[in-house]
Amino acid sequence: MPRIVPARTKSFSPKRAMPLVRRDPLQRGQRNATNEVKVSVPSFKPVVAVARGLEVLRVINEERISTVRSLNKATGLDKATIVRMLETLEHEGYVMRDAERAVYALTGRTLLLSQGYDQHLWIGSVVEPTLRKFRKEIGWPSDVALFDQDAMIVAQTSRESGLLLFNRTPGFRAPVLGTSLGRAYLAYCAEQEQAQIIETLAKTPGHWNDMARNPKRLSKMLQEIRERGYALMDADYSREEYEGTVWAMGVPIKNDKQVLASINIMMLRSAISQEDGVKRFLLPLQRTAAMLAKQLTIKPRAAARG
Amino acid sequence: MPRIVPARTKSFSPKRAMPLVRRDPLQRGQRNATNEVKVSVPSFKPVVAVARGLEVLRVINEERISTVRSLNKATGLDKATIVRMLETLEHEGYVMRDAERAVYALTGRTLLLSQGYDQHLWIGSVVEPTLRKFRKEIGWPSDVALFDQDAMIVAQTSRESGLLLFNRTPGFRAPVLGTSLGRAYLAYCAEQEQAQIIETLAKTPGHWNDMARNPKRLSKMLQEIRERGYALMDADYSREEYEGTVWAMGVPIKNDKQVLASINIMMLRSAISQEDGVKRFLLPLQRTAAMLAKQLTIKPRAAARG
DNA sequence: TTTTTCATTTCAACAGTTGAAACCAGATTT
DNA sequence: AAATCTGGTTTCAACTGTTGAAATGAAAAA
Repeated sequence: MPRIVPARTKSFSPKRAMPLVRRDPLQRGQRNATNEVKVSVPSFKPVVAVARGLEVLRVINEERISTVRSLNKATGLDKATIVRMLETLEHEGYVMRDAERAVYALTGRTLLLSQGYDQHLWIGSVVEPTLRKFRKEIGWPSDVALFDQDAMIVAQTSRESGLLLFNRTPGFRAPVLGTSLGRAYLAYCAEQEQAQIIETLAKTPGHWNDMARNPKRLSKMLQEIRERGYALMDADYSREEYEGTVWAMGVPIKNDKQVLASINIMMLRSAISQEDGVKRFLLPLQRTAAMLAKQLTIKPRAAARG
Repeated sequence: MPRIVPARTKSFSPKRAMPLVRRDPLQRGQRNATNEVKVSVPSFKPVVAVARGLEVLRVINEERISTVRSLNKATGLDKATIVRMLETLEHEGYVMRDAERAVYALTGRTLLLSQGYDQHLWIGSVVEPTLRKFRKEIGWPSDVALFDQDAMIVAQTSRESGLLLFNRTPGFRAPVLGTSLGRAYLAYCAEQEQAQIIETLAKTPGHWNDMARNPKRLSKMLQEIRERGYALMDADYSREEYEGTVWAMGVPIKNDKQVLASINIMMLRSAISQEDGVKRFLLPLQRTAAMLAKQLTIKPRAAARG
C-alpha cells in the first residue's frame, strides 16, 4: 500500500464507539441497549451519473490505456454514455486522449483526487468493528497501527472504555523499537523496507532508536520475534510509559504481498502474566490479524449500471 | 511530484504530430495546410453531475476533513446537492463519514482513481505543443525526460521529423550519467534526492554508472554543470549511440519546490559547434524550461457550477 | 430562553442524462 | 472490387434523475 502523505494531526474518529459520558444519545447513529451501532441512513439515492463517471475513471486507472470498446466491456455501459463520461473526464482534466487513436489515459490531475488521503483515518474506520468485537472477546484493549516515516501511528484503538491508564487516541505516534506494534511490523516487513526503516531510525535521535544503531542486537531480536510469532513491548518503554504495570504483545497484519499494519493486545502484569497471556491470546490475535489483512486489501467494486 | 508507478512499456503518443506518410488526413484532428493541429471537437456537453461529484471529491482531498458547510463555501453548490454528492461518494467507497460528527474524509479507495497514472504519458501530452514550437524556433530536436528509478525516461520528443539518426520514441529510457538530460536533472535536484539517486546508480551494474562509484569526479562534474547552467551529453555516450556526430545540452525543468524533469537540444557537430550552440540556444532553452515548469505544476481548476 | 448556525429532508419543476439507432471510417473477408 | 465486420461518433426524443428552495431538526452560542 503506497504511502503518499504523512499522518496529519487533526483529530478524527470515524465510526468510533460513542463515549457514554459525553452527551445524550444521538438520533442517528445511536446505540441501542445492546451497545450496537446503528448504520446511518442516507437521505438520497446515489447519483447514478456520478457513480458511472467514477467507475469509468477507475477502469481507466486499472487498464492504463483504455478505448471505448474496452470500457464498454468492463462496465457494460452504452457506448454513447462512455464517450460522454470520457469527454467529461477530459474536460475536467482527469483524462487525456491520444490525438491519433481513440485511446485514453489518466493525467496527473487525478492525484488531486487521492493525494490528501490519510491512510490512518481510513484504516481506523475499516478496522473499528473488528477491533470492538475483539475487545469483547478477550477483555483487553488493542491498537492497530501502521508505519509512517519513523514511527507507528495508531489508526484505531479499543482502549476508550476501561482504565484511564490505557488512554490513547488515534493519531498517536509510537516508537517503532519500543512497542510491540513497531517490532512486529519491522520483523515481518520486506527486507528492503526493513533496511530502509532501520537506516532511518539509526539516523534519528532518541533513545528508542538506540538499537537501530546496534545491528547485531536488533537483528537477533527480530529473528526471535519471527521464531516466536509475536513481538513484545520493550521493558524500558513499559517502565517509562506505564511504570512497568503494562505489557503488550503484537503481530503483523499482512497479506500475500506485504505487511500492511500491526495489532497488539495490552494487558496488566498484575492480572495476567506474559506466559498466560501468550497461551490464551496469541491464536485469537493472529486470527484477528488475518481477518483485518483481508479487510484492508483494496479491491474494485462491482460496475455501476442503471 | 510524487512518483507512484514506474513507466510502462506500451507505446502511447498523446497529441503527437501526425506522421504525414502514414495515411490520408483524418476528418477530425486534421492538420490544415500550415501544419497546425486542429483541436478535437467534443460530441457532448460535459455531464454536469459528474463534474460536480469530482469537484466535491477534489475539495475533500484538499481540505482533508470536510463538512457540508466547508464544501458549500468551496464549491458554491447547494447544500442538498453537496449531501447528495457526499452520500454518492460514500456509497461508492471513496469517502467515509465520522459517525459522531458530520465530517467527511477520503478513503484508500481513492487510490484506485490515480494509482495507474503514468507520469510520462501526461507530461508528454502537456509539453508537446511547446516542444513543437521550440523545434521550429531553433531548428533542432529536443527531448523532455523525467527521472524514474534509475534512468531518465523520455516523455516527449520533437525528433520525429528530420534525420533518422535522432529516432527515439517516448518511453525510451536514457542513462542518467550519460545524457545531458540526466546530468541536468541530477545537478539540480534536492540534495537528499541526489544522494539517493547516486546511491542507487552506484549499486546498478553498467558502465554508465561508473561515475556514481567515483564520488569526487561526479561531484566535480555536477558543480561545473551548476556553474555553467547547462549539462552536456557524455562524449562516450555520443560515440556509442551516434558515432560521435551528435552533441546535446540539457537544463532542468524546475519550479520553486523541486526539479520536475529536464529538457535538451540535440545537434550535429558538423553543423554547429558546442560553443556556437550554447551561445545561440542556451537562453531560449532556459526560457522554454521555465515555461514548461509552469505548465507542469498542477493547480486546481475553477469550481463546477451550474 | 431565544437566536444562530449547520445539517437534514421534502417535493415538484424541468432539463439533463440516456441509449437505440443511424452514421462514419478503416480493416478484414469474400 | 464489393461486402462485411469492428469500433468510434452523432442524433434525438423519452423520461426520470437531478436539482434547489423551503421547511425542518438539532446543537451551539448569546
